[in-house]
Amino acid sequence: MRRMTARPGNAHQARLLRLLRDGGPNSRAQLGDQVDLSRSKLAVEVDRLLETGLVVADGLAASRGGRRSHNIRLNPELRFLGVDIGATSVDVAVTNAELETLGHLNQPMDVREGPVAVFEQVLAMAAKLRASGLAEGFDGAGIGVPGPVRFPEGVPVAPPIMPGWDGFPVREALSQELGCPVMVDNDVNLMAMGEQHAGVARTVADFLCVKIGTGIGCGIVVGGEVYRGTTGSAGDIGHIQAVPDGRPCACGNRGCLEAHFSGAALARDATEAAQQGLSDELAQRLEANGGLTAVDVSAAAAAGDATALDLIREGGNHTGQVIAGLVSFFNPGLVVIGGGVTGLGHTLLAAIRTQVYRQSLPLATGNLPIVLGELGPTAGVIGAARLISDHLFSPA
Amino acid sequence: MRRMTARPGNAHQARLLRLLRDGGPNSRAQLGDQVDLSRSKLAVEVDRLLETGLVVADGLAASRGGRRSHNIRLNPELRFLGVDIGATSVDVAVTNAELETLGHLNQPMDVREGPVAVFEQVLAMAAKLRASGLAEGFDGAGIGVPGPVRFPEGVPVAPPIMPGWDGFPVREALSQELGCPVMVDNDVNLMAMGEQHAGVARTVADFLCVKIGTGIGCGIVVGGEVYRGTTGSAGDIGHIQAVPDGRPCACGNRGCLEAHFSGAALARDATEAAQQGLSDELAQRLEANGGLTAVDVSAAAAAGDATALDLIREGGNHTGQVIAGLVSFFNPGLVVIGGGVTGLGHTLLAAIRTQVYRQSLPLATGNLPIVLGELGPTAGVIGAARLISDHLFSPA
DNA sequence: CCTCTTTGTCCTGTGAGTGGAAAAAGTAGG
DNA sequence: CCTACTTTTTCCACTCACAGGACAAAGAGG
Repeated sequence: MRRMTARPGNAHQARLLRLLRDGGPNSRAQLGDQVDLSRSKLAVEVDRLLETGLVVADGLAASRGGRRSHNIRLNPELRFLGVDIGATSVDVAVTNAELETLGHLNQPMDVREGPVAVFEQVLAMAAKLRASGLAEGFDGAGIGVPGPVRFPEGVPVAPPIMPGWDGFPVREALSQELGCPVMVDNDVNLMAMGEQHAGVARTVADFLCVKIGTGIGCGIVVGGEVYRGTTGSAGDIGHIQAVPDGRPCACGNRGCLEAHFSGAALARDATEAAQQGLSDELAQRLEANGGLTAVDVSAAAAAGDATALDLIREGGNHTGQVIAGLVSFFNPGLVVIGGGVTGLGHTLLAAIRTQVYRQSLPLATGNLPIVLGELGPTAGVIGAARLISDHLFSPA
Repeated sequence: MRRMTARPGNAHQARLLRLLRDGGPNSRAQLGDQVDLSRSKLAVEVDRLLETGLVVADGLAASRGGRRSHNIRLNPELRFLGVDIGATSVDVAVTNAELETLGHLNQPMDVREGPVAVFEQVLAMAAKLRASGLAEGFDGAGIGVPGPVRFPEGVPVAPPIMPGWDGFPVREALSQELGCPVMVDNDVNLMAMGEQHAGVARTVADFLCVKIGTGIGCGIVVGGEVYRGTTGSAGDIGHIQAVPDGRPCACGNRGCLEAHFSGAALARDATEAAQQGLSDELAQRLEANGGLTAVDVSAAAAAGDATALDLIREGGNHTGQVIAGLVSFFNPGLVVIGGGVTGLGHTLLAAIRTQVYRQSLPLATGNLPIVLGELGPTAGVIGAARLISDHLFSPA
């Protein structure tokens, strides 16, 4: 099938497309209530959008006491691909133009295998989704990688945990393979966009989204827009010093947050504790699986294991301390905690909250919710779809 | 004299006013090169601006090989008042519409005397400037206060070091007294705007401006715009923990940056050192003046006093540590250091740089200048004038 | 069947804006 | 002084976006 390649011809059309994306099917009258355009102008722009095929008529709506309205909706055949490459796994999802997830695959995989191997995997997963009848092709794709990205070019730069990816033309390459427009961003930023689009951050203009996975990163949203920094490394909070003269970190410094708390650090600490015989629960799991991960700690904590709970609490304290500093600095309206370790749940959240509320000034914390992400593992792929749709639904 | 009250009637006019403000007198042709409007449209808008009196004709420019152009400039009789209220002194300056400082007064004063006393002082200083023939009246005023501000209303909120100012309608009151529009902001934000307009940050979109005075604050500029946070307290970095279980701070916590380094902390440390006989230089000054301030430490350091240098270095280390965290998080294109303690100069700067370059990742620090502010004590008042001119030079 | 309400289309007037032509005001060289 | 060429500015006709009223279409309710 031929894919849509049209783009909105002006800002009004872009505005309408986004309204339809975020609000679903709408009548001309309803759209008119939201955009401050005359009915005639609106009709013209809607007609042009209908011509491009980006939107289609969608039957009659129920009457509200007068003539029934003709609904308009985004073309239901449009498909976006959302890809979220983590350090240890890949998520791929298909959405429609309203960014509803139609299918979602997840596979373990090590980014360190390099871009070629990973892309092969991603393309195979995309093909599988296509084969299952969810899509005949893609109109756009968003992709998140676990490291800094030079955003305009869509190229990873100096990614610490992704050897072999530095300078690899992700955007260009994937665009070639898929035959559609592609945008690339940091995975944390995509998580933030996901929570903003469909999660807890829907109504907040300025917020932080802290993702604790294999590493730790932070998405920054300013005035509804993701802030990426001068070189694309904004939000890289994993190497902020949390403990003076603390543990050595892979980056060469000591006491980095990531060295003290992250999926990797937690697994290591738990293994150590198990070997020292501090926790039967963890020791059993270590024996059973031959190794421990954050998931084991989570399970042990859920079973009431004191050592596991302590590890989580201590990590939460360190994380909370760093976040407290960021809250003082940034004064966000919301802090979202997400990533692989959200399984640690409320123990972690409580520790973080305690630190932040104690350390930051009342004016900044007075009305500051600190919550877990709502979307879990789908935040990234939804954010990816949102990224590419924002790009496509803007004037050409 | 009747003051101008006109405002630009559309975005084009606002654009032109800002170009004339930032670039000085310009011909229609030169303006045309910068704004992407047709000659005719441009002529129309310029004519309208001439009608309002905001801009005036300014004679003929030199020929560039053809017909000489008629220069246009902002009305040279326009006057802005810039007020910078610090913890221990007040700066008041008069500028023209191009934000050139025409006169500048500085007086010691304690903000804790409350808004009424301070305003009396400010108005007296403004009157003095007016009496000296620099202005017949003011077309707008910007004012900076050393604490968080609810920006849209121009009202200080919960300012820690300004008892009696909480909720005082600064904007409203000053607007009444001066009979012109007024905008209020945090003094640190104004410093950032000052350095952005006329100082080191002219070409940078995203930067941080750290002001070390009686307290410590940080102006945040994102995409050329000051970021103020959800409740107006963004940049309040004085109470970020710099030393775990460090010194008690007035805020109730321990180890806050401000407790370890700021004008106040430095004065206290120096006094202590002098009393303990660690430094003859400082002891002499203590005896001579009956007390020590940051200025004394600065002078002692300049004279080579080891104790003073140590104090500065240690303070710089703490500050640098906090800034390193902010750099990792925010990934700015520039860090400006300013405020009262810039007299400490390169000793301080070196200590800060060392910490930041050591602790933050190369991608964030690779091309990151960390420099002293260029404008010194005038940054605040210039920023204040810039604030109100930005407001007045935007569509009504 | 009639009236009222809501939705959608048509049409015309207005004002913004573009771009070409011409006028105005120079310079440079013979 | 005259001519050729530049640059700046004004003038004018034409296009296009857009608003807003009139009107048609379609339904609800009595």
